[in-house]
Amino acid sequence: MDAPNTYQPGGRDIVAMLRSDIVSSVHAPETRLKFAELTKSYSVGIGTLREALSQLVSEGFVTVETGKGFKVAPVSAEELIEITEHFIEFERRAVTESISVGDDDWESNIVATHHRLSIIESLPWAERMERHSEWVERHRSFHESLVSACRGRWLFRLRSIMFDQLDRYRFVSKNFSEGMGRKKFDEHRDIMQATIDRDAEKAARLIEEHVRDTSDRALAIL
Amino acid sequence: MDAPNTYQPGGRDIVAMLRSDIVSSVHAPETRLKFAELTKSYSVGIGTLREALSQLVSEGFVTVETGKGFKVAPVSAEELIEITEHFIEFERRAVTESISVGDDDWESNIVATHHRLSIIESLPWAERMERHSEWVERHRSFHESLVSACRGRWLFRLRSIMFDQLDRYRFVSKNFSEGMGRKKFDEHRDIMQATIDRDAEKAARLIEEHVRDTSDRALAIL
DNA sequence: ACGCCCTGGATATTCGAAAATACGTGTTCG
DNA sequence: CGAACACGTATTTTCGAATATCCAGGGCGT
Repeated sequence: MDAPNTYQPGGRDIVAMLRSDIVSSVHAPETRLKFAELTKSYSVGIGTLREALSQLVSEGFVTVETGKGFKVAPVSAEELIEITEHFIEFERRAVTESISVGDDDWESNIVATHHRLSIIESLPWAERMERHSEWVERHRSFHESLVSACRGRWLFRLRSIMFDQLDRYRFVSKNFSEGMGRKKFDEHRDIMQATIDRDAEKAARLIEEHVRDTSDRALAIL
Repeated sequence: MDAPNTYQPGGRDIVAMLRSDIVSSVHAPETRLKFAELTKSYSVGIGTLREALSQLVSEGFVTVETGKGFKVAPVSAEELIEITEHFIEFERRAVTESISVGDDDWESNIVATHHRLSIIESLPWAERMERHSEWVERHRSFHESLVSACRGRWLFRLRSIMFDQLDRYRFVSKNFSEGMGRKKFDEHRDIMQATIDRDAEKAARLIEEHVRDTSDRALAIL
């Protein structure tokens, strides 16, 4: 009877919205996150909002000082460098593990998520930028599918934390990557190919180059 | 005029209490955490409690299923093994980094925290067990002081997450370690010595052995 | 007997009013 | 004139009532 309500669960996606808005600098680094404003813009109660902010503190997107409230966590070149190194190490290990134990479902899921990603990446630049938030989501899904078979749940978890952090910095270079569309498209295709070929070493190397390249570009801008 | 109020900050220590009670199995793994009970035992409002629980979800101590509420995260031998490996790797790197850049304050802080720890570890077994929660705190402080000079804030952070997780498993072996008091005392002394001697390789090796030994004992019990 | 719906009680989730705290401004006193 | 204090406003933090949700058990129809 009812329309397919997209946000049917509890209020758990407030966290996602907030995180997404921090990543895309709707809330700039260091700015205070005042309840009065946020409750209005997200149409959510104070308590719910506070709960969401608290989670983001644990994830490292937000800082909190008792009595003074919440702030968007700062960004810095140093942090980007560190996060990049951690992420590369986690992702290398996770993809290697995944390749050695992944089954057919894992493999075909990679093809699927890659296809979804490539659809957007094949678009003309202007059109692609319009759908940037969709790209972010599909890009995340693709990389996640690569490592989703890995046994270590904490490895997967730590890797995901680092990936989300990198998203903040990826956003910085978004507006400076006009000519890069084709290159990224190729890189993703090659990563997928090496992975389903079960060439762990190659896949790990390509991922490392891919990530390091993106980070370097962001670093140049900061 | 007023007495030295121990819990002067906001309500941020509820998280610490809850975490401590999960670590020490006051709330057993897999058990549901009902608001009605917890609000009474911790004398805190529903909202505040919910916020605390949410944070612990991000830290991995608690799981949540929308509509069904919160549960204490499960424990398993597999997870212990994985956490141990991650922690050892983080701690090795962090202590190495700390040794190469630590200043005099860092060094003397290690001596201080080690002394605080050794006071409890020198106690007769029965007496030491009575002050177990104090031991946990001092043990944490000691290990933290070893790596507190390390530059990488995320390395430090990730290491701390793993350390807290290990606490859960350390508790398991608590009641089976009667003869071990002396050994741990010695190990901590040797770790401290190697660290302030700036012997990075030795310190890292001793820490690894120390951690692995403790985890193996816990593993034997599970 | 078996499955299905419906109902009642227990529980989780949301929300905003009320209390506590921090902060800026103006005022007083040395 | 400057520092310290006091007050008012802005903001955070806490709390429990109100609402939504889930689950078990009983009744009904097949």
